[in-house]
Amino acid sequence: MLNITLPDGNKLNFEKKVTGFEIAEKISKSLSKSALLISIDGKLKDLNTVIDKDCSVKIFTSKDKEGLETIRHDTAHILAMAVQELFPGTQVTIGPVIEDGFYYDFARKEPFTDEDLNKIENKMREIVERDEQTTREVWPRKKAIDHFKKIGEIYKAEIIKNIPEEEEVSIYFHGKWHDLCRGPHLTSTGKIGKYFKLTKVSGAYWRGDSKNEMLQRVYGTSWSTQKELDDYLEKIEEAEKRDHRKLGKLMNLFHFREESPGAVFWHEKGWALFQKLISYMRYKQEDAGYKEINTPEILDRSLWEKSGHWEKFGANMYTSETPDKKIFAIKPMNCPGCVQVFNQGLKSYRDLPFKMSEFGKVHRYEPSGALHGLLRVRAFTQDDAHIFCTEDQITEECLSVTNLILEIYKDLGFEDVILKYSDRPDLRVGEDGVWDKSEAALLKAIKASKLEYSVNKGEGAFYGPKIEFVLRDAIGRDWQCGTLQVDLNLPGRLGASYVDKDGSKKIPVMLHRALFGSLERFIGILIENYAGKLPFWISPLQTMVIPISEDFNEYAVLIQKKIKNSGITCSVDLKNHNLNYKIREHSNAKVPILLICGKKEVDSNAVTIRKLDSNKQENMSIDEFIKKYSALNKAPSI
RNA sequence: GCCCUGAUAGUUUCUAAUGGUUAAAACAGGCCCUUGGUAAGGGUCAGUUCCCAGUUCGAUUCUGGGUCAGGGCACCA
Repeated sequence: MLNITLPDGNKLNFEKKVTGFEIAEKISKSLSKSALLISIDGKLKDLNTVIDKDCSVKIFTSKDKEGLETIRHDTAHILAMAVQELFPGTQVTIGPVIEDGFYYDFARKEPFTDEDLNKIENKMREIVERDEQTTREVWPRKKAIDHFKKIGEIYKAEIIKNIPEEEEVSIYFHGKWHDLCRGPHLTSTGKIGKYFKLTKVSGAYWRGDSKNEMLQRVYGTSWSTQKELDDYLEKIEEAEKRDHRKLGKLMNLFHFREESPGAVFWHEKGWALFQKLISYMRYKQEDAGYKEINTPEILDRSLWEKSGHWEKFGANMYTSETPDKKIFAIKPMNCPGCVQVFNQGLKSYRDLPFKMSEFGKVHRYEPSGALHGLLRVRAFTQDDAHIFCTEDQITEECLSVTNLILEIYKDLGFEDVILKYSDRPDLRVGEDGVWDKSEAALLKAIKASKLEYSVNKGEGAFYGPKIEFVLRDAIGRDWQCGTLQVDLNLPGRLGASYVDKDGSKKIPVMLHRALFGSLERFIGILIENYAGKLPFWISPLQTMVIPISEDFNEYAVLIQKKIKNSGITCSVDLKNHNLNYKIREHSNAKVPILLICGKKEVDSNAVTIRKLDSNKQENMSIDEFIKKYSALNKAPSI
């Protein structure tokens, strides 16, 4: 007699043994049709696993996360199967499930073309149609290695060698085709349904290491219904529409060019946005007790050698040679310069915490393939700051930095923020006792912030642990922005000190922090988050006056002057076009407020307001408009 | 840096075309006429086919190299 416990606590009895499928059948006919997987005492298994012991089970369908992931995993297998049917001699490697889909890496000399992708997808549909049965076998390790070597699957053999001894080596068969896999899998190829699509091909390194050979990766997506697939494809399209590179061009904010790859040419409007963010930050930082400084962009090589950058960061640094053969480096970070400012004059413990901010433009020679619009550039402006404090002050200072970061993110419309905490790396400086202290202090601050956080073991900076602030945008994408690092190394290396209560000289702790991280990147994120429709207060061009015909140009200019004087940015469109045209043009350029004026408005000394994305009109006097919108012309928290 | 794909007016071009006189269209832009609520209409003006070699009588077109861009990988703010 077999006792099977269901998630709701009910028990089913079977004679001696039973499969997951039979359990589903007993529960209901519809469940037997939609069942994909089973968990036995919490472990996911194939639905046709034979159960011969009392246990508790749960049956999963495509509505469960586990079910959908297995569909994707099976789709990846079928992809590999299709590729090997079409292109014999191609080796399979790994094919995991990823967010929204899956990929499979292949080793093959000839590249896959887009046409091949179509062929492969058709073959996959054929395999689904064939509805081949899935079976699982456990092989002795040696047999598996020998087998895969024999059939020329070198990569698979290598994977098996790396499977821990205590784990089973399981082989899954879909019909005759087979693959090494941990499972679980669906009972047949027909179960994955038809809601999948191959999306792209690209290169990828074997085992993710750039020293290894390059494989060909085929990406795909797979869902349990047509609607889910359509929604996903729509989401991709939406993301493309929001692409800041496209919108940047459309809104005339900036451009890039060959002569300086990865460096932004800011146009008038883009630069206005940039400056608005800076003046907002200045206000917030001043309020939080920071003193703004500025340090040279080019510093002698010797300083970088002292700080350790020359050795640790040299591969990313631009250097320059003067006519008399001196070597200077263009700063990739602001910290060494900032320490020089701290070092001026004698500092007392009473001066701590000493907070200096700097909008420092840094240059880093990034690998060419890393460049991506504003999100990854070679020259960028950090909203950097360095806080010199005592060890006892670390937690409190970290907490105040975290609060400041959350406040400014909130002002800019990002409320969904997660933290990533990275602790000591293998390669590090400083004593373990000090690391214990700084990690504990940083962790204490994170916990006090009550934010969700994940841990990246060993990913800290060589001088100290760090937190990274990741924000989630309007369409669910994550972006890493701010960072906070505890540094117990650089101040000593660069000779920083303060006089303590007892008269002795001590080395201060230095906290590095950036709020947006990079102004350039943050602007890219802002554009994508708002699809270009920036909130009024941060919008680079807030209002546009449009006269209905030339007769009202004079009045339009008058209005523009008044509005500009009130501190709201305002432009006037006197071009030779009709009203329709101008409304459309400026709506496309995402100007939040259009002000229309014609005879009616001139007579009543008023304007007609049209807000972006609304065709409602509102009429008010100029003074009323200025009063109302001046109040909106600042960050929510100010 | 690595793999793949690509580069033609300001933009787009699976809406061009081509080993051969003035390289095309649409939209955008300038000027003029016209002007009433998300691209009215008309007239008119404007372009070194990314760079460097090579093949050729002749290259935007073919070949090689480079640069840059796009999608990934790796790296990362």
